[in-house]
Amino acid sequence: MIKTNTSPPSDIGQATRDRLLSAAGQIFADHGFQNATVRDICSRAGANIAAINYHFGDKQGLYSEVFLYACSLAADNDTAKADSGLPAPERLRRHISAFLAHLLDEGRPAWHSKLMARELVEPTGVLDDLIGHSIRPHFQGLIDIVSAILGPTVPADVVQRCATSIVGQCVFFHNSRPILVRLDPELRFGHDQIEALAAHITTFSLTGLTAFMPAREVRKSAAALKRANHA
Amino acid sequence: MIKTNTSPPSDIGQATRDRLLSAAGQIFADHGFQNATVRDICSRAGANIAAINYHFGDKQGLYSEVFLYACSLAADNDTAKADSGLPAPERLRRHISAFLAHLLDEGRPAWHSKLMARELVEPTGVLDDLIGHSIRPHFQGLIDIVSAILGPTVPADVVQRCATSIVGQCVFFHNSRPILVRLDPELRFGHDQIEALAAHITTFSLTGLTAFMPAREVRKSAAALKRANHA
Amino acid sequence: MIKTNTSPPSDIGQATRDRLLSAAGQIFADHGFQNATVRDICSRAGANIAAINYHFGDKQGLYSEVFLYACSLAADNDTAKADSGLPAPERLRRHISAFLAHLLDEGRPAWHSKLMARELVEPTGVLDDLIGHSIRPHFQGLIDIVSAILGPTVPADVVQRCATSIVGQCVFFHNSRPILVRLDPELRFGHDQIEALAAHITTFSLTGLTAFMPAREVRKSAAALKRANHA
Amino acid sequence: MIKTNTSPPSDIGQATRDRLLSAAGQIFADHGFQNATVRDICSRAGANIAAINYHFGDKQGLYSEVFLYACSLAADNDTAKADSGLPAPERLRRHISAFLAHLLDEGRPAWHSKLMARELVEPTGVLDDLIGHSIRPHFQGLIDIVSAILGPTVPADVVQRCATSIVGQCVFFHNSRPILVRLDPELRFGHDQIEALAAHITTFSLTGLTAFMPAREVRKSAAALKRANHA
DNA sequence: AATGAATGAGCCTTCATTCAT
DNA sequence: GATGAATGAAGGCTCATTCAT
Repeated sequence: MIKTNTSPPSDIGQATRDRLLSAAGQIFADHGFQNATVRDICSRAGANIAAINYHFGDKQGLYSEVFLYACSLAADNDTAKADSGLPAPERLRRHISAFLAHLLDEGRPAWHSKLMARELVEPTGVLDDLIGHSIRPHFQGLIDIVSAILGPTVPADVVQRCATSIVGQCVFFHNSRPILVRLDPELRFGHDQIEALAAHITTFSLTGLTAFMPAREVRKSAAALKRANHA
Repeated sequence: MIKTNTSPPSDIGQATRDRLLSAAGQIFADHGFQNATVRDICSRAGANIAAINYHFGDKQGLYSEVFLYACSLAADNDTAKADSGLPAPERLRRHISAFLAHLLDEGRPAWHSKLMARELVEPTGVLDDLIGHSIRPHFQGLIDIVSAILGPTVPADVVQRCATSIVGQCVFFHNSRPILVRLDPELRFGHDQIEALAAHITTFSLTGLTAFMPAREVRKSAAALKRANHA
Repeated sequence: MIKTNTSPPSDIGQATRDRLLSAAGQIFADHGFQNATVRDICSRAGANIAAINYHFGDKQGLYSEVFLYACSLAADNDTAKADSGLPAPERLRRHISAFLAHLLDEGRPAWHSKLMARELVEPTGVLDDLIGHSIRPHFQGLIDIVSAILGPTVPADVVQRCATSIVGQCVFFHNSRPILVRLDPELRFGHDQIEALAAHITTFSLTGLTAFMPAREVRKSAAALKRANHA
Repeated sequence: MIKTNTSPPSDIGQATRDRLLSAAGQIFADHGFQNATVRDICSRAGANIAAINYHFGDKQGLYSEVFLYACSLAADNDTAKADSGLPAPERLRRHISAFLAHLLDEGRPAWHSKLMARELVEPTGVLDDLIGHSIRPHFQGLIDIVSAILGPTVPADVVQRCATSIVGQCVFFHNSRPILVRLDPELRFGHDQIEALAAHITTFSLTGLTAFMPAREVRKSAAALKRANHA
């Protein structure tokens, strides 16, 4: 941002801008890009109908800004991954737990992830930004962990597939939530359920990974797994 | 007149109807329900703008019919589940392979699965039909297999979570395909790649399942896993 | 009608034609010309969608036929005016009673008069036919009666105005029925109420007419009025 | 800027709004609610097709506003009913005269009454508003007058019927105008004709009312009638 | 800087009508 | 003689956008 904070009138402009971003986030997440109307967004934000065009050029400009804003929020959470000193299985457990919490935690403004899910189905062009900013580093982090677990002799494509298996288990609860809640109406994603889920996925995955390890690594992993289960 | 007397009066109406269904499938899949226009659908189907109203009542009626049509096609593939005599791990392998093929096979009209992905993000109400008709039985089939593998002493909720882990790995490639192809532009889903993927998921999962087995079952499973890997 | 009754196929055509006329009468009366749809009419008549164009050329042709059919029915009821031998006040009473019954009697297919009311507001061109066929003779009949009551010395324009006053009272209940039932929800137009109404209008009008009589006629009329009230 | 500061921001919006109301009044009156097209109305008002949606929500909203606007104009005329000090027969004369003028005066925008006539045949729901706002008070005013003329001993239902007879005479010229002008092409409703008509109806009705009076009131009325005729 | 009235393209839908059968 | 699938014009309405203020 270049402009100084000397100008009071731009402050209220900024306030309107922020309210628009927040309102747009929720409405885009709930209704999708096309279905969302600028009127709804403006009225929820308490702004004039022309405010969007004024601040963001057009509807698409607002959407891009909202999306990048969501990604920046998401990225902030991932900065707390400085647990590089821990053993790999524990790092995997934390990674899964944090990822699930990010995807499912009902306590957070839900529209971040809904927005992303929509973008997958109906790409508007900002997806590439997202991948570079957030997804690729996140996925690479998981690959590093898996690689550490499997050991250096396992080929890269096997590592990648295993990482995919792990991500898949996590993302599934997010992507297929509408189906899952219909299959099991009792299903909730509170903090405790997310933790239990993370424990399950961790156990399942650490065990699954042993199928791709050299024999020497298996023994180390079995010990780690026992420790994890006792925690 | 060339056509046979199978259904003389409705054959020509049926032809237009079918063209509309096919065109609508592609366009709904590409643009979503709201974004798709009946004009596009009709013009691609070579039909008049009013044909949709005549044959399906309205746009929503057309969509429902298209969606159920896609589901019925999907259901046909599941009829080949008469392998109840096989050992459970082999049944799991076949289940995963068939499911992946169903989700990813590029040889098939691609809009079936895109349509479903959209429905997850933006349910239009036909999702419930789909769940009852197709998803629930399919998921139950997987639960039966997993239960057979884990043995009768494992509680139902553990079985269900394990089944979820397996489904999640499969569905991920489907739901997140736009991201995956961006992460790895080389990625293709031809027949061979699907088979390799199925083998990976089967191995990963059979091994992961052992974490939840009573000790006695683990040995049986290890033997089965070896056999599977040699096949 | 020119065609003979030798052709069975035209008999069923005639049946369809009649069902169409009857269905159209009700639907045109209920919804008006524009609002009525040929689909509704055909489906109520159990006929094909193209039957109207086949039998009547187009929608307007059907309407004209329906309207004339209604008028011919209405005209039939007026044929019972062969009470020319009675004293004028009694003829007035019968005229009013018959007119009210024609307009209001709920026992009859209601659409005759509704159709006519619509034609007043939204003339489709058949109104002129109706006026010549039915209204003008009917009104002339009333003028003759009023003239007989007032005596030969009263000028024609006074006679006409008095006739108008009488017709106005009767027609009001027909034209303004939607308002009247809202003002007085108890209002019904069964046979007894119509008779009471006719008696009131007759008394009110016979008395009102005396204001326009030469003195000599007033006395005659007063006597007649007494007789009528005792009946 | 010339306009005063009475309502600067909405004045130009108000102008378009008023043009729409005026254009809609004429077109609704000429073609009915269904037949009238918003495109016609907008083009006659020199407004955009979306202006109706913007100002009135939808076509029905515009219609309601037009209708109530017409009624409010009508209601203004009724404010001149502060003649409560006059003798009842004179009040009746004024009531009839004002009512006829309201219904027939060609000097006024003609669509008020046409609109109302349409509403009777094809109620759109705003009729109830009209009845409460305008018709019921107006009719009650007439009932009060008639009751004052007939005296306190005459039962309410007789009073109501007599009032109906009077209203019916007036309304007839309004409702049946299309027929009346065809029966008598010379017919005009200028100011003088309306006055003559009012005089006729007043005389006819005051005389007719005597039929329902106790003898004592008749004499009073006869005197009043003479005075009225000499005026 | 910010407003809100006004725009016009485009949406889904309805309708009377036609034509090959 | 009668059908019903198909037509195309036109309807009301929604929407993002613009522009004078």
